[in-house]
Amino acid sequence: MTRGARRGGSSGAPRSVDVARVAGVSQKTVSRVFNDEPYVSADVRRRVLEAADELGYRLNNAARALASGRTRSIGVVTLGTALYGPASLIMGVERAVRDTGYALRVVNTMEGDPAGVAPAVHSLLDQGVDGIVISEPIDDGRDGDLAARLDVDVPVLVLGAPPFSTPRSLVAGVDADVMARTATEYLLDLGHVTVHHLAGPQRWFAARDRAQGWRSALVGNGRAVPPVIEGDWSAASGYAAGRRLASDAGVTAVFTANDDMAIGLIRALTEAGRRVPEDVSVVGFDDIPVAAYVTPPLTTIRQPFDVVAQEGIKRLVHIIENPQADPLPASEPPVDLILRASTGPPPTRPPRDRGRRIAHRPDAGGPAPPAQATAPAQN
Amino acid sequence: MTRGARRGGSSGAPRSVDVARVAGVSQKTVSRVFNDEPYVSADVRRRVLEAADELGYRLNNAARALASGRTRSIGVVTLGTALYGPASLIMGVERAVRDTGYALRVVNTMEGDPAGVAPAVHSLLDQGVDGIVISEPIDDGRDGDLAARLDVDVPVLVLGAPPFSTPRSLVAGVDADVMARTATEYLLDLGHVTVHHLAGPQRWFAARDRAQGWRSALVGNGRAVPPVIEGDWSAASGYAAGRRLASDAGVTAVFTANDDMAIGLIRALTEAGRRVPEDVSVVGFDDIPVAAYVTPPLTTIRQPFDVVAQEGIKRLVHIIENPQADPLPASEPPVDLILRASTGPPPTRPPRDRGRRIAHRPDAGGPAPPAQATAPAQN
DNA sequence: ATGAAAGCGCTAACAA
DNA sequence: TTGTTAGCGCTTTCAT
Repeated sequence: MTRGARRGGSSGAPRSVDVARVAGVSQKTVSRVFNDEPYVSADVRRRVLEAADELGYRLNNAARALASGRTRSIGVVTLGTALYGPASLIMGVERAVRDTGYALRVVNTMEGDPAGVAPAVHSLLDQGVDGIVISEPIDDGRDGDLAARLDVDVPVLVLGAPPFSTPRSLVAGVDADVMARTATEYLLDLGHVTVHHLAGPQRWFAARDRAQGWRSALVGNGRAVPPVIEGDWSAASGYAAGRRLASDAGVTAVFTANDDMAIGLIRALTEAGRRVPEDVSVVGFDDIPVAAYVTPPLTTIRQPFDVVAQEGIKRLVHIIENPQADPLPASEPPVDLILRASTGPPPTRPPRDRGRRIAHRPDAGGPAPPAQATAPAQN
Repeated sequence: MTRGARRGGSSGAPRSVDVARVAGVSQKTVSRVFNDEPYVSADVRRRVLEAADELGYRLNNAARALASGRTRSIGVVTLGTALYGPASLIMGVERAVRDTGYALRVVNTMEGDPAGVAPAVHSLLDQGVDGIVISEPIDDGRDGDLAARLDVDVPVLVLGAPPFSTPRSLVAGVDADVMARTATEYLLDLGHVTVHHLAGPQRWFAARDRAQGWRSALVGNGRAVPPVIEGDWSAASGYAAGRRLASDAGVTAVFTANDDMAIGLIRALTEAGRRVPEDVSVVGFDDIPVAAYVTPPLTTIRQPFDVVAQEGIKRLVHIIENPQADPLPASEPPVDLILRASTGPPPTRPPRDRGRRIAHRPDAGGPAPPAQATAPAQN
């Protein structure tokens, strides 16, 4: 057809002036149409759209960004691991960002990079993002507030980390304290005298928070606080911890900071002749896809990654687009304790019911496929 | 210090002219320094860098992209699932892309979107990427070659998919055929008369290819080809399949298209009274982190996601930067069969050694933590 | 409701 | 080895 419409000098792709010419309007009007600006008559809009379609026009984002100073993109800093939790969070972020119409740029901090997130953040800033998401930051061991050191001039959303003090920065995520307390108190309610904790690497804020929640649950209930065992999230480290714990007859309940470690732990306990849950109860964390199918099916804590991501992104975009307005309030996403078969009363004394709301279902999650009794967390 | 150096009109950020002024050179020289172009004296370079540092200058990528027509960024289309395989591949891609100095933009195809990857690819094109990675595409059921329909004008790398015919498009990944044959023939070598297959959803090319490899291994060895059972990658679907298979006494060996399904399958078999591996052998796929710690530890196929990603990206970047040159050759990444305890000879007849190179180690992977005997695939 | 002109900050030729 | 001059394709003002 009218394809020949004088394509620009070099690159050959049609530009908005080309569309304008075909549609018989000014270039600015084309711009208006593509930005959904007001004051464009229906007729003109239609003609512009037709012309654009005919030419195969697509807006040049580099030019748009240069002229407007905004990129309509959000950068996310990840850890670059395929661990279920972080990976799920990232997937949630992708989806949420897409829904907002922003583009997503991703960088990962080199694993174990002593420099921490700073270089990653700066590389995003160089790319010109309108906002930044930091997913599951780990402590880089430096002094001073992370935010302060970063010196960012765009809003920042931190997922799964402790408060972060900067104007225009947000934190989203489920309160780790609540989750860890839910797990710990559930075990206490089953009658266990105390609960051991197999923690994640303490450089991770998420791991630290879970340990803290466990600790305060014990303290709050007047129980002894056993020493924390630190793993590295891997099943192998859970296995190693299990070998150590197996020899301690005082261990009847373990709250584990993720499911992979719980599975390794259970294997070690089982091999050592300590049955789960008859001798030792184990609560995991994450509810990984296979958790219901391992032996025994794993009682675990599940957090709604998608909700967390979606809510966080919504608040971030709100700040980006309404810098002056008050930030949107954060909601408290639901936490689920998924009851399955890796937990039960302690071997010696019978469970004493302290009248709490989470009942143990001895047969829960046994064989049936999704078998997931759900108890909402107390908030 | 000299901070006051007249910041540009509106946005406040220093521009290259500001740096030029402070350094006492022309703006173009600043550009040269930041692009590592030749013909800049060491002294000038130093002065420019100092000035830039002093002003806190950072190159504006939108302007650069607009002027150069290149964005130095690569877009990746993902499935948006946290499945271990796809997630691992993405992490590998992130790392590989970072190493090349390119930025990464991510979009995911809406899960189960009938429109397939096309809209995702176009959204990347709109953002102006220099190359595209499509990770684990699934068949959208349309006629014609995917690449042809997409009508892309940048190089495309497809990870884990079938050949793809477009000039400037590449495929990377381990030959699924080799992997599936390795698993299947290993089971035949143990003495099993035939091998059943629990496949992934057949819309996925990866699932299809694995099924095909299994099939041709059976045919090539003159064995009966049992009907394929199709799962959806989930442990739940593996469990469902296991219930069906358990009642069939002819089933002594199952090759499963991923570990999650294998774990579900094993649970169902065990519950039905069929022991693994004594009655039924199971080989998984992926070697997920907990595979060595479930009961029994899972014999499985592992592919080197990081190598695949790295190699693919290297080839993609090569095409981007040397459009005329011949594409880099693809190498064949190593495939490992990880021998653990979910496989053994069939219950009735003794294993007959057909003189192949993979020996069964009855005690492999039992208790010890990483216990992973590795047998390289035949290539 | 529409248009004209003026940049956004950089790279790309081409000089010098 | 360095500088000059034009744009890249869009969004902004400000007119109309």
